[in-house]
Formats: sequence, C-alpha cells, structure tokens
Amino acid sequence: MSRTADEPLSLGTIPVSPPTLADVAELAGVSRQTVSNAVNNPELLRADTLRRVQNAIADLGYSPNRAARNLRTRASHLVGMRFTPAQEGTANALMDRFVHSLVEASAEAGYHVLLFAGDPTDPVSGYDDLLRSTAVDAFVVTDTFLGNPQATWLELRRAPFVAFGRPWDTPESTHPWVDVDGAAGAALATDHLIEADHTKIAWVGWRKDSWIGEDRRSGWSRAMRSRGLVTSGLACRVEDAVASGREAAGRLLDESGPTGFVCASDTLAMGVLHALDERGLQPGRDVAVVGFDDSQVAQVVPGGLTSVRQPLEDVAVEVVRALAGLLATPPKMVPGVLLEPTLAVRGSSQRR
Amino acid sequence: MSRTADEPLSLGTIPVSPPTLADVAELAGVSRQTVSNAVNNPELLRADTLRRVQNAIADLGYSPNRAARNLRTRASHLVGMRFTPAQEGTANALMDRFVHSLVEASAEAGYHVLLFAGDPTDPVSGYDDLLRSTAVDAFVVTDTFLGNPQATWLELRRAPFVAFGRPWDTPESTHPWVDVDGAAGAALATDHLIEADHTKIAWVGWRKDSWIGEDRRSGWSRAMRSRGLVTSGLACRVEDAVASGREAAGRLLDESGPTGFVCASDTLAMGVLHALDERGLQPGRDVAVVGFDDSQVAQVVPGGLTSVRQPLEDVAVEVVRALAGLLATPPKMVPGVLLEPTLAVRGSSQRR
DNA sequence: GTGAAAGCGCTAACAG
DNA sequence: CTGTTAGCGCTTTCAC
Repeated sequence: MSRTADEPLSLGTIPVSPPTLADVAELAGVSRQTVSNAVNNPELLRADTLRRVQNAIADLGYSPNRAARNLRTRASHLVGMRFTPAQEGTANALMDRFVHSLVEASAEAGYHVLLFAGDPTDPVSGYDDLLRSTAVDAFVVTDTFLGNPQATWLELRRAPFVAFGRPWDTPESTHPWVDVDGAAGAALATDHLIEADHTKIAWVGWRKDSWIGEDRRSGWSRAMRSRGLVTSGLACRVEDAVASGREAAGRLLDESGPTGFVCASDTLAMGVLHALDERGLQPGRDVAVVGFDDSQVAQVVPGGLTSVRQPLEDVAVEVVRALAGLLATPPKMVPGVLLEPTLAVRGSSQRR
Repeated sequence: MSRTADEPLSLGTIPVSPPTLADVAELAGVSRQTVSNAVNNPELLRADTLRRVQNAIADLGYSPNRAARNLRTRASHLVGMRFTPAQEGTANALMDRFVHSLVEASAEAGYHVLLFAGDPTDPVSGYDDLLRSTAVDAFVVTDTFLGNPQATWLELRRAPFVAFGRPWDTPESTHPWVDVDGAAGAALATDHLIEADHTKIAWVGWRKDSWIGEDRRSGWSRAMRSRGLVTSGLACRVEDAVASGREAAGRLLDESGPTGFVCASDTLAMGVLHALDERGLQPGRDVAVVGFDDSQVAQVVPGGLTSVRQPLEDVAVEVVRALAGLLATPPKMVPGVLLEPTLAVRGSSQRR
C-alpha cells in the first residue's frame, strides 16, 4: 500500500499526489530553487527563464504545498477566530456578518480564517493549543461583551492578535483593536428622535456590567442633556432578551409615558415592539423605536425597525490591516481604531 | 523549565519559538521517536516512560508543530468551507447557524474549519487553490441552492467532500451528502394548519428553477391532496424577498381568500405578515402563517412566526461523520443521509 | 541569474 | 518497547 517509485497512486478518494517543485523544475529544465524563485521572487529571474517556469507551473497545475511552506517559513497564513454559538432567540447575528466581512478582507491580504470552538465557560479555551502548535499566525478576538480576558491572556503570551472591541477593562493594554463608537451610535439614534420632536425618549439598555452597554447608554444621555431634556425615570437596564425588553418597555410606558425608545440592541427593540403591539400602539405613528446593530430582524420586521448600523465591513478591513501590521517584519503596531456607526432609518421611527 | 544556552529570541511580537520534540526528548531523557509515540501511540510505551514523557510535555507546554506534522502525514486536519456573504434583508441566517454547529462537530473529530471566500459569480472559485496546495483535507459544500456545480467539479478532481444538500441535478453522483427533507417539512406545516381546521391553505414558494423550492412545494401539495383539499389557484412562485412575499400574499388574499399560508422561507413568510398587517388582519387569529428555516426573525417577531426548523446540529454531526468516513483508511463511504425537520409552533399559526 | 546543500519538526519504517 | 535513519516539500544560505 506504499508509494512505489515514480507512480503516485490514488489512496482512497484522495487524488494522485499533486506536483511538487521538483516536477516543475524537471519539466522546465531548471533547478528546484529556480522554480521557488519564480514563485516568490520572480524579479530575480531572467524574463525567458521566468516564462518557461511559469508555463511549466501552469501545465502541471502546480501550487506550492502549504504544509511544507508553513514549516519552512514558520507562518501559516491563517488567522484564528473563536466562534461560539450565538444564543437562539437573540437578534444578534452581528458576529456572523462580521465573519463574512473578515473572510473577504483576509483573503485580499492572503489569509484564511480558521474557526475554532471553545468551551463557553472558559474564555481562553481553544487559543492555547492553536498557539503552541503554531497552527495560526494570529487571532481575531471578538467576544468582548463583558471584559476581555482573552486579550490579557494573549498579551501575556505575546501572541499576535487584534481585538474587535476596546480594552475597556484594561486601559493599559497596548494591543491593536478596532471598535465602533457605540456612544456615537446611541446619540445618533437619540438625535434622530429629537429632530422628529420627541422629548421623552427612553433608554432600554443592558445590565450595568456591560461596558459596551454603558458606552451606548452614555450616548443617549449625552444627547438628551445637550438638548436640555430630562433623562430621569426614562432609563432601565435589563437582560438582552425580547421578553426583558417587552417588560421594560411596558413599565416605562406605564410610569413615564415616553414617545420614543432607543435600545441597546435589536433584540430589546423587538421587545419594545411587542409591548407596543400589546397596547395597540403603532410603531412609528404612536411611539418611535430605534434598535442597535441593524440585524436582519430589523430589516424584515413589518414596518421595518430603525437601527444603528455598525460598519462591519470597515471593521474587518481595519482588523486585517492591523493584523498585517503585526505580522510584518518589522511589526508595525497600529493603534486603536474607532469607527462611526450610521443610522438605518425605517418605519419604526417615522410617522407614515 | 527554561531554555538553555542558545536561547531563542523573540522576533517582534512573535514569542520565543515553542519547544520541539527534541526539547521534550532531552528533558525526558528519551529519543525523539519515543516522544512522538507518547503523543500518537501512547499504548506502545511502558507506563513509567510514558509518564516521564508526559511530564516533560506538560512542563514545557509542548504541542506538536502543525506544519511539520501536516507535511509528514499529508493531512491538515482542516476542512474547507466557502463562505459567501449572505444577502442582506433576507432572513436566511441558516448557514451561519450551520457553521456554528459544524465548527463544534468538527472539533470533536479533531478538525478545524477553514473559511474561504469565493467570487460569487464563479461557484468553483477558491476550491482549486486550496485543493492543489493541499491546504485542506476535504470540503463541506453548502451553497447548493441552484444545482451544484461545485460537487461535479470536486468529484471530477476526486477531492473528498460532503455536501449539505442532495445532488438534485446530478442523480448519478456518488458523493456523500446530508440533507433535510423539505417536502416533509412543508407537509408538517400544512398538516399543522389542516388540523386547526384550515382548508384553503396557500403556498408561497420560490422560482421554479430551485430544486429545493419544488421539493418543499411538493410536501404542501401532497399534504393537501391526501386530505382531499384543492390546491389550484392557491400557489405562487416568487423571488425570495420580503417584498415578493408581500405582493404574492396580497394577490392570493384578493383572489382566493386563503386562511392559511405555508411559505418556502421565513423571508417570504415575513412578506405575508406584511400583507396581513396592511389589511388589518392579525396573524394567528385571522390568518395562519408558517415559515421555513426557523430563523431568528421567526423567533423574535411580535407574536412569533411558526416555522419549519431544520436540525442543523444533526446535519453538522452527520456531515462530520461522513467526512471522517471519507478520510479514514480505508475510506468508508457513507451514503446520503436525509434528516427530518420539526415544526416550531408560535403565535402566527395559533388563535390566541 | 542559477544551482547545490542544509534543514524546518515531525513520523514511518525498521533495527536493536 | 526504544532508538536510529530517512525524508515529506519547501526556502534560506552560499557558491558558481
């Protein structure tokens, strides 16, 4: 069952072994090294030699063996990203949209994205093995909802990584990061409602232990105050779930009678829509609602849900840019990058 | 245990070079091969030797270098999956849910998932390079909405792959596949409405060139006919978009007055909800609606959208099982696997 | 500009 | 059971 002399045989479903540098060299009548140069440093070759080699490469359908190249260059051209299951019932498909963008942006920089699972209870699981086995060149760290132990851990190990999300809890961190200005987003949403003559605008946000949540909330309160509008009695902090948003909206409606809601997530905003629905109030006409993240839910719900949209495509591009900087020789450290969100205006915030 | 004399230096952000087999061997006082055996064939070692080696491995934090192992074993333990951007405004986050499951299922089988981008206009782009550079051991092919040129292409190259989706257009294919019985799902939805005493149940489906769409449609018509219910004038085929679903539902409502809708997707079902909304009809109470795919939209839309749910976790497990079979020596070909969907019942199909 | 030699870290085959 | 030998396919010196 072993490979004899020159005959590459098909092992199970695996096709004949692909051509190697040596095969190309033989066909082109040059040495292996010259083929390598043709691939990696074409400017070193004489024009006609180069063409001859390139023809041989094309004829054979040669592509350098990744494992061999990785071993030699000590680089895998892979970026690892932990991909934990989104909890169901949450409108938060944000990460998925980001992954798509990341895959595309990485491809342009010559990188592939390696997804790995991790024990949800251990924020650091999965990284260690990939790092020690040099399976990836760097990581993209995303799940920074509550603090960011991964960043601290990776920094300690001097592993190259870029975070999507600021190091809220560790301001002394020096790793590259890319983030979206949540406060600006919430302010954008609030201003949008204020311009439509709303004055009692409520905030439905996340538990206080979420840095992101507090950031977004600050945008709401800043926008309100800058227009001289009161905020007291108009805010609440709950779990990120439809039911929580519904309850919170019901309570706020009963107690303070807001005419507008700005929410920390589309999930919460959907909860607000539920509450309006129950009371026979129509979104947009009676009460304005703005969500956050511009999920698919916001886009297809009847009437449409106005929502703050994060520029995830740009985030991915910046992440890859930072990654490329980290991995360059010498490394070029890219400082933190903060991007501005936009507002996708739909029926839930407009009188029809 | 720290490194001796020739201390590897830190290159930029790259940490000290990780320990190798030789380092472990030296520390444990055995040969490199013994360490390799301790990792790959522990049963070959004497208990005390094994323990000594394992201690050394733990002390050093050793993990086999992937590239070297890949080169030697001609396997990367990576499965490639093309990840094309989902079109926005579509409730179809199905693939994302699948990817999550796939990552988890793969991890248990010792595989990581490599995502790659591809030119959306060329269904085969991206595969070729990965295959020739032996960067992945196999592929998971998913985007089989309209036919499946990838499968044919990969089969021709004898590349190992498993498809999520049946080879509708190439029944002569012999590759492994896993799919969900769409006809059964639609029948499930239809029966659900029939049991609630609906008799005029409409079908809102996809363009006729979609095999999947026709399959699902057949489940509806079969269920209707088996109860002696008429189907004529109750079906339409449109683009998979909210607006199309809305128009189609409006037309059907005006012309045939159905009291129930079964849709080929949640996106279309959302369109139906729009149409009901416009006419002041309440989903569930006045008209029943069932979607397909149980997207997050179905879960969070006010009232909830009843939807056919594909068992994606199981699909992923079966895909990995088939993959493992393909990659085993000798390969064990797994035949096609067809899984049954379930129905997630929510407000849109129940009188409240 | 091109070629020859060396070796990245690992594991398959064999010898002891 | 353990150690020795060889080489996966590639790139990095360094001669020519």
